[in-house]
Amino acid sequence: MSIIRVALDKPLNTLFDYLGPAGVTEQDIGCRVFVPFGKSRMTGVIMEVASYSDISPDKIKQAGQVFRDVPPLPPELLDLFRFCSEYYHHPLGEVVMNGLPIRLRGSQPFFIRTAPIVFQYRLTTKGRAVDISAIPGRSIAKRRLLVKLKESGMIEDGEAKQFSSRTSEAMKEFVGLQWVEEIPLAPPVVSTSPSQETSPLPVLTPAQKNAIDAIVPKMGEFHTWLLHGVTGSGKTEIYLQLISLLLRQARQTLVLVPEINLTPQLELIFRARFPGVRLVSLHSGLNPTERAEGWVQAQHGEAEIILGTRLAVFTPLPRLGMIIVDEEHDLSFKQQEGLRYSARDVAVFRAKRAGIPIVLGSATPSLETYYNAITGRYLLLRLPSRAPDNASLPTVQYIDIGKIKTQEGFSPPVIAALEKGLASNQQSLVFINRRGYAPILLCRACGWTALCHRCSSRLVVHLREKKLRCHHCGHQAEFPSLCPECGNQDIAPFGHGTQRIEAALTRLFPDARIARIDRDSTRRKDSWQRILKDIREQRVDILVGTQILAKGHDFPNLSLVSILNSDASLFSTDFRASERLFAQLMQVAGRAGRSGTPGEVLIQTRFPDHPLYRALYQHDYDALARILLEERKTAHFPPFVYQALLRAEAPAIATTLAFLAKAATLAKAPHQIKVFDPVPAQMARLKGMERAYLLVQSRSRKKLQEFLGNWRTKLDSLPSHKVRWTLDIDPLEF
DNA sequence: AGCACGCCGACT
DNA sequence: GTCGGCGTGCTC
Repeated sequence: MSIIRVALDKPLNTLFDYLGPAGVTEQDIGCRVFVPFGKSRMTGVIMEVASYSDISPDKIKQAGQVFRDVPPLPPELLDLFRFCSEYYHHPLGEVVMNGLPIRLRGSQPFFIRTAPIVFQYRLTTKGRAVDISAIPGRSIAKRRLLVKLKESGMIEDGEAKQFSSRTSEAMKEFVGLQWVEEIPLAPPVVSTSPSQETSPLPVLTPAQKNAIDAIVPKMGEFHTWLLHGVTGSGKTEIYLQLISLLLRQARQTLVLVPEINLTPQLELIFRARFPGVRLVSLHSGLNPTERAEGWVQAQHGEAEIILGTRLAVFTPLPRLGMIIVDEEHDLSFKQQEGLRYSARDVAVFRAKRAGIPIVLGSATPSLETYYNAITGRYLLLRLPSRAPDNASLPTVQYIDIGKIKTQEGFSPPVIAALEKGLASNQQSLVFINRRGYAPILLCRACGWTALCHRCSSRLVVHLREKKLRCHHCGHQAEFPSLCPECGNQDIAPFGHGTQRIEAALTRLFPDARIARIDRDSTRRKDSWQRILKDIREQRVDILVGTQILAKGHDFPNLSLVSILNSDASLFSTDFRASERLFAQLMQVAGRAGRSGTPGEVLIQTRFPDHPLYRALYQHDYDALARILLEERKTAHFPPFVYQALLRAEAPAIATTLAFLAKAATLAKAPHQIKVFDPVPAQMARLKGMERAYLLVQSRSRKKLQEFLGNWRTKLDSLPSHKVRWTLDIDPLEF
């Protein structure tokens, strides 16, 4: 009699032992299994098969059906899950189930829809024991179905459907009651022709050639490569050539991209370059079935290129030869709820275990990655100039809005540059990282501002809808006509958002074709693709938008980028704000002047001499990185220390802080560990919850991990009524 | 996380 | 007497 240990999607730090169904062997490790749990039933994954259990025999229940519809998760993937569970101090069951496509988490078996799925229905032992009188006499269809099943023991889908129009409904009910087993007949897998490359290869720049020459001899080994190259320096071409090499060796490549609508674009490039190659793209735009299909194709080794967002790092890949993380600095690689993993870091671990190279690409690497590269942990490859024709980098100019007056957010030089662009039929981009009409609704008499009652944030004015909206919780409020505080009528929007800038541009340039691009204008499906098409086909003169514009898209006819106001991030309390602002501005600036025409970047600021702006002026990431690293070193911030947060939230801040204070007393920290005092989170109130955290840091990752392990067991036993808490390892947001 | 059990207050 | 509040404990 064998015991199976099952991972279940429960916030409990343990596996659950069950009596394995007859015939369960070690071969079934990694298979999904349907088991009773408490009063309900659920699907889990068999992590171990054993001959004994420490649980008292009377407690152990019998496991249900083992799903063998898809191959079991390979041991490497189970190892990856175990690593994540340990490193992120998160229950293994949740990690495992989080890694599966939603379609495979349920109690239904799954097959690729290459052909219509044919089901067989077989009466179970339980079903055979059911007496016909258990079904009410009026349910004729059900009665007849049961009789038929008892006669033949098994019927096929088609046959059952002919039987009566109510059959499929009745059958579902029988399956639910476990009288009947639903057995899908696997359709044959369609195989495609072997892959081959056709398009002629572009000429490489010397830097591209150097990079490829460096990586290729080490393709069979684990190395973390940082490919540091400005926008347009040709990182994609390097990815393509490396992938092409792996295709010839019949190995798979996993390409991770940020969570934006960028996947289709890269997919097009890959498909154009490798026609006939089986590429699977795994992103949030897919429905559960499509996602599971792609996942299964990857697992079978049929897909050769797997292109996906952070979740794709958990795809089973039997012939994995390389991992690429594009735009590795992007925040969307870190999941900000539940299992707070960094897909980039998990990918590095995965590559290490698999003994394969991983390439991190960025124009503005995260300081963590950059530090690893300059200290030799990672191998650094630079792509200094722009490909293809060495197009010159855009010129950057600053407009000191402390000295020059602006009207409606625009300084005269920016207006002049926009005019020039219109006159010469060139496109311009106006960047303002704030959607809505105005960020503040202000009473000029008493200073009252509209606040969200569920979050510690201001309500943003959305003029078109005549609403006030909270950008953090989605709460909407009506536009007051009087100040609720003092009754004055003199309340007005203050500050600028994309809608207001769009309105101002319409007044300034009545004949210009203006497109606003932000989350509000691209919310509807396909609207972003439509706007992109308009831009490409020259039906837009001026683009106004938020950071959506900054990411990855080429606008061939864009020559001017204006950045209206980004000073706020210069003096943020968040120690990563400068790094992010620089990355963002580099990206936006990089939109200007591709393919031949030199671009122009105008930045309105009160601090033109700030080191960040000076580095941007010289396109010198390294200069700024050195300054920021120096600051981080003296202030004992990452990457010179490792951090973890104990995050807690409760309806009342006192509850939250009391919990954290209690947690702090449990932290008998060794001397290499520093435990800070509990502090309210930056967004102290969010969706009606009061949030705070406790920061723990150490210069030794190992020591920090040891400490966290001990601490967590103590935290688990702490009574935590009303308080929800989680550990956030390597936090990015505070 | 759910969900049941269980022990004290205000109601038909 | 009972309905129901949520504090505590368990889930293989």
